[in-house]
Amino acid sequence: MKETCLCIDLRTAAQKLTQIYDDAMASSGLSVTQFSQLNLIRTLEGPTLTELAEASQLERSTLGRNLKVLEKMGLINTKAGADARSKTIHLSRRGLNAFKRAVPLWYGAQNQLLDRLGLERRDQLDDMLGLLTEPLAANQV
Amino acid sequence: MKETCLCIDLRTAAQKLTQIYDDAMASSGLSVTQFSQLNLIRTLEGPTLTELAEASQLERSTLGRNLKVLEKMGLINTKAGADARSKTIHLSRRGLNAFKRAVPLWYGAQNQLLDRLGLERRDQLDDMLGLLTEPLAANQV
DNA sequence: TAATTTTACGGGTATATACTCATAAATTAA
DNA sequence: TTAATTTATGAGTATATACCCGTAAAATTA
Repeated sequence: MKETCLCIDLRTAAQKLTQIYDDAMASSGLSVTQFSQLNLIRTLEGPTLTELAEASQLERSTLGRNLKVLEKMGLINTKAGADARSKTIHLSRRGLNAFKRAVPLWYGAQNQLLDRLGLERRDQLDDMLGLLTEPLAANQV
Repeated sequence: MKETCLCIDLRTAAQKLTQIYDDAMASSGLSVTQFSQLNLIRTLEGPTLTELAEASQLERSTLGRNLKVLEKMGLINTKAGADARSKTIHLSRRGLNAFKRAVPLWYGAQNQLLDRLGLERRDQLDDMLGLLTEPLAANQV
């Protein structure tokens, strides 16, 4: 019986997978993290920081720091939002170009991995990740 | 057809799972990361930093930083190794106690999740993580 | 309207992670 | 034996992440 920690196993796999995607996408100048963030910004069409944080399931403060990097790279910019408190986030022209450059590289990695898994297992993986990430019952320890 | 990034999906799940374990283990004072590192140090019986880094599949420099935190917490200590360059890493009494306190909490979380999955899916998950983390074929993009 | 609460963001601090470079020690080669 | 290489660690720098707190603006309530 396997006794390794599900959490650590999953985390280690995620890190390796990140490396695989990053390698595949290196020539675009974007990491898979940045690629995904740019993609979300693009599809949400000018989200606020809070909206983007919810969509990416990250803490607001985390996302804020990530975005600073993208802003420093000139890939995104921000505009005043409807609210004086909020601001909206947008791809710059340069960000959009970088994103477009990266798309085929991302597909290359993603499709190769999907081929390995096959459709059935891809669905199973999804189910399992769903099962694993539901909160624990409190008094069942 | 699902178009989400396998890498991001896996990473997000790993983060949520980390939170779940950390919550379950909170009363022990250890995070699941620390728990696993203490466990490795214990089972490897005084590894060097490099040995421990290999076993945990982390960068040496990363592990070195992680260990500093554990050392500051008084959970581990280091001794001069066989080599004047290297040092070996050991659980302190306090570290062992913390580890023992955490064991049932870890099992509580782990077993609850294993129950959800069942044995068959647990094996499938393992297979899939293996498939996903093998390097990509270079010219297949 | 004035006071309170909620919302949006940013900064401080901290862990986890990796890459690169520096240094010192050990090993190998000349 | 001296020089070159490899090995072990650590420090600098950087991204990714989260928690907590502060501040300002908006919304709600009294």
